[in-house]
Amino acid sequence: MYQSDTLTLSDFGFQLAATDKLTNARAGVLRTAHGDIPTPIFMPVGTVGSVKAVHQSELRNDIDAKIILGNTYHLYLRPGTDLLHAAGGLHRFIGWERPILTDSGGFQVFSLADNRKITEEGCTFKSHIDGSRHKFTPENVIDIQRLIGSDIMMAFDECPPGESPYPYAKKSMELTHRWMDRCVQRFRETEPLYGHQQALFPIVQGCKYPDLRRISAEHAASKDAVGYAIGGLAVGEPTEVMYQMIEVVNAILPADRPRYLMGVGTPANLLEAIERGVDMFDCVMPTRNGRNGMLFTWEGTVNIKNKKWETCFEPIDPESPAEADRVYTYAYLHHLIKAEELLGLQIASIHNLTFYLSLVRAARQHIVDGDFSQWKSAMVQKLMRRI
RNA sequence: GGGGAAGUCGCAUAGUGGCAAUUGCAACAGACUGUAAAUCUGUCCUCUUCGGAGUUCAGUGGUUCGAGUCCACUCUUCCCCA
Repeated sequence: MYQSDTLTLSDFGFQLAATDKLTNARAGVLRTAHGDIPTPIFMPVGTVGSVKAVHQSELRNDIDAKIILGNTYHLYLRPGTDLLHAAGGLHRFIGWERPILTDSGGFQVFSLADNRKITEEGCTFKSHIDGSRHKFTPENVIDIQRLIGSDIMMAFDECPPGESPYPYAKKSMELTHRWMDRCVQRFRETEPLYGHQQALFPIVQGCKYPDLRRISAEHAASKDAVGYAIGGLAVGEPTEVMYQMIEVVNAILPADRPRYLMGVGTPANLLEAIERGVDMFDCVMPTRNGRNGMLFTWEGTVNIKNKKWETCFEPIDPESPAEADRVYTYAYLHHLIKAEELLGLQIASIHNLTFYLSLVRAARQHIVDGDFSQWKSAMVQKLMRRI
């Protein structure tokens, strides 16, 4: 099923369909056992087995998500690996037959920093649910992801804060590399449980320091993986620094493998990163901000709670592939969100995810058509506006 | 007709001599990037150069250095008995 000296797998493949002439943008297709993923792609986040407020049917039909995320830490705590195993894996448990990527819990090392302790062995978390202690190691994080059955598993990493001083950033990166090695080792020692291959993506760290990023990208690239992730960005450092780090890392990561920028970002972030050769993205922003009343549109961002939308009887997006966008108006969504009606959370989430998927689809088309650069420049200006 | 209770910044509340005045809701803004988030933050009497300044607690008058708080009367609302 796999060779001993590589992480590449027969069920997986990445084909570049087009490369932009003026920039590093690429259009490709990532093949997995659960279906092909056109890139650039945005992956909706479904932490605990649900993209919050969105039905699987809407993800499939309206949003047309090609792959979604789950989270190792959260799924391990609830519903737990025994149940997921009994259910036949996460795909069957949640009724989603397209690809799934699971984050390893590395981000929780960052976001739950007050409730965890890092050692060489791994990271011990105090559960945010019941206070119980759980140790995550590179080995059991692979084991858990085997039980989840995700198509793409992520290596266990430490995601340090964006403004970490150099000595800590270096120490943290080196730990992440040792953990990466152990993840690869465990990956090779274990088999998938549900009849489909699972890829393992290493994660590049190194904070805002170019020399560390280079070292980390080289360490990751040496693993000959199906794909690579860039982690530890959009965690407090300036946006321009994030773009610089993407450039540094992508100059080293192999061009014939997909590159996944973890946790990013705003629509403008996506286009800037695509221009720099990133292929995959995930972010809670479309769903979380949607639930909090923020809409992303082709003309800029909207705070639907603002009084100015009270009497705007225009459809949210008459051209959208999502029925909710064509049928419901700004005024109605304003009312629903103000009234705390659950339908409002659904419409806002569907809208934002549909927009994100439409945005990356448009980016891909412009790469294929050969006019990505000029399209991107005009779009970024519009996307950063507030309306 | 008799007896009782109460009127505080949109609504509801706290406040029993040092108060521009508690809290909740509403309203109006802002934040959110590998989800402990249907969450969090700010403003919310008027003006302001953000240091302050000026007017407030149904009304009028009074006691007091000082009154939302105490006294008198007026107005209004609610409850009970006829």
